[in-house]
Amino acid sequence: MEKRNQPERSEGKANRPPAATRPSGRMSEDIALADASAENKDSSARFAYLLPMPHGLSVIRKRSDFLAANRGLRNAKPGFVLLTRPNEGKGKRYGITVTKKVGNAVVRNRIKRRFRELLWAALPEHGLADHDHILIGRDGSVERDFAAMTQELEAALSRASEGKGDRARGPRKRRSPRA
RNA sequence: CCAGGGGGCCGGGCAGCCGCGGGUGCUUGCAUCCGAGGAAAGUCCGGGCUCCACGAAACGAGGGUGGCGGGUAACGCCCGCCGCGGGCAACCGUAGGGAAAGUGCCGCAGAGAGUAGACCGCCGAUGGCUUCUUCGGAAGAUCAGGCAAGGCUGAAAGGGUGCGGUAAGAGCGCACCGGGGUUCUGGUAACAGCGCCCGCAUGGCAAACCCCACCCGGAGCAAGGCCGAAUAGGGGUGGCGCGCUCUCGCAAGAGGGCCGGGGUGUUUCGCCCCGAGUGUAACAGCUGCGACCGCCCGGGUUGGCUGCUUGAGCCGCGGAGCGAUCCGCGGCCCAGACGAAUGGCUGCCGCCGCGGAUACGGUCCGGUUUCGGAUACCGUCUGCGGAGACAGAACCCGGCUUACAGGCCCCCUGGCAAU
RNA sequence: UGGGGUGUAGCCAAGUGGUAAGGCACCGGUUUUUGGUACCGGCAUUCGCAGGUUCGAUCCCUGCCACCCCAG
Repeated sequence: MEKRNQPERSEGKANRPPAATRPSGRMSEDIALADASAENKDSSARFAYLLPMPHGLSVIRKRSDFLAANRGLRNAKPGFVLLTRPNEGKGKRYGITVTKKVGNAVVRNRIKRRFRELLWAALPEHGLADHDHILIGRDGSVERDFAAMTQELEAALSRASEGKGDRARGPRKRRSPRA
C-alpha cells in the first residue's frame, strides 16, 4: 500500500528552484507583469489565479483551451496521450483529461495524481516553452509502471519539440460532413 | 465437536527520501499543527440553513404514509409490544385501516364464479301409473316432484369433521373446531382470555378505482450576501437646445438649398429619418423630443471575497429506561478543495499457500518431585511465492438502500459425546 | 444539483393483469437449370435484475442496474 509520509519541509524547500516564488494570495507586485492593464492592487488580486506555480507551470482551466489543444500535436503512448500546442506566450501550461469511460472516481483521481507527478518532474526541464501540454488518461494509465511512463513522457516531449506527432485526429466527426 | 440464528467491530501498522491542500504564528520563508469513508457511493426519504411567495388561515388539486405505544428536530427511520405466516428451536418475514359507501374485475375450465347452480347423481316418503294381492297391502318403473350428500372443474363452489336424523337430504338437531355479536377481566393501546348469545347465505382483489385518518407552500450553496477598473450601454433628474435661408401663399402649409445629429451602406458618390406640439397679442406656462454638460440610481461580462465549517459534533465517566434514546459532569477540535489537496520510490512487521530446519514449548507413551522415549500434528525459526476488497468529502446533519478481499469479538438455539 | 424517459428474439418494435402481435435478419423445405422472387414452416421461459401483492405479473408496488435526454 502507499506510504503516507510526513514531508520533510526543511529539505524539500531547499531543493526548490530559486526562481519559483510562491503565490500568496494578495501579492500584487509579482503578477503585475502578468496583467499590464491592471495598475491598482485591488484589481490585480482578481487575476491571482494566473500566477505561475512553483515549477513555473500553470494549470489550464478553460474548456476552450482544452478543445484548442486537440488541433495541436498528438503523441500517444501506452499510458497516456500527450497533446501539445503553442499558446501565444502564456508560459508552460498543463492540463489533464480523464474521461468517465476510463473508470470510477477513484481511478480517475489516481490517474490525475500520477500525471501531475509526471508533469512536475518533466516539464520544467523538458517541457516546451509557451506551449499547452495536455495529458489524456487511457485504460492503462493506472497499472502502468511509473518509471516507464517517465521515460515515455520524455520521449513524447522530445518528439513534440521536433514538431513531430502521430496522425492528427482532427475534430470529432459530426453529422454534417461539411469541411 | 457439528449444524444453525442474532448482534457489534476492524478493514492494514511503523519508518525513510522527494512532493501536495489548508489553519496558526511571526522574523515573509520558515516553523508548527491538521488533512477522506463505513459506506465519502446511489440520491430514495427526513431536517437545518438561505431566498421567494403568503392571510402564522381554510378548502381543493396532487403526492405520500397506514396495527398499537414510545424515541426523535423530523422521517417512509429506530425501539418495544400485538396480530398473521414460516422454522424442532434460536429466530426470521410481514404496505398489517375500510370489502353489509359505491363502482369494477375474477380469463380458461366447469352445471354453477357471486342476487349461486343442477350436468352426472341421490330419492321418489306424498300424488298419479303398472303388476301382484290373503284386499291389510306389497313390488316395480320414475311422470309430477323432492334433495344437494357424493362425482366433475377450478386459485376459489356460500363454514369443516363426526354422530343423529331422513324417502333421500339439508345447521334440520347435537358435540368439537371455525365465524359473528356481546358482558366481564387484564392491558395506556393494538389485542388477549373467560363466559354468554346467534345455527351462522352474504368469497377474494383496495401494491384496481375509491372511502377514512394523518402529513406535505416552492426552490435550492450554481441558495443567498458583499466588492467590482476602463470602455460601452440603461433609468431618473437639472441645465441647455428644438436652427438659418430661398420660392409659392393672406395664413395654415408645401417645396428647394445650407448647417447640425442619427441610421444604412463597399471608401468616394448616395439614400432615409430628425431638428416639435399646445398655448399666448408676444412672452410665460404645460407636454414632448434631442445631441451635449452636471448629478444620482440600478443592472452586468471576466472575476475576487463570503456563505465554509463548532456541529441535532466526538470521547470518557455516572445516572434513568427492557430498549430506541435521554439527562448530568469532564475533556477534545477532528478535511475545507474549486480543472478540485493523500502522490512517486523504498524497507521492516502483519495475512495466506508451499517447502525446509529444530525435539525448545505443546501433544502422545512409560515411570512418577527433578526423568526417559516417540512424533514434524500445532507452536517456533527460516526460504520462496501470492493476496491486499468496495470505494474519493464538494453547504451540513439524521436515516434508508446498495457494494465490499480478509479478519476479530459477544450472545443464543438444535444435535452428538463426556462429566 | 434538479427533472424526465427507455430496457421485450441478432435488429426495429406492439402488447399493459389471463404464457408475448408484426417486420427485417437467420435456419429448413417447396417452386427454379442455378440465384433472386414467391409460398410454407421454424426461431423469446431471466419480457434488464431481485423481492413483494395476486389464483395468476411483461403489466401493479418496492429496491437495485444500465443507457439516453433536458435545465442551470
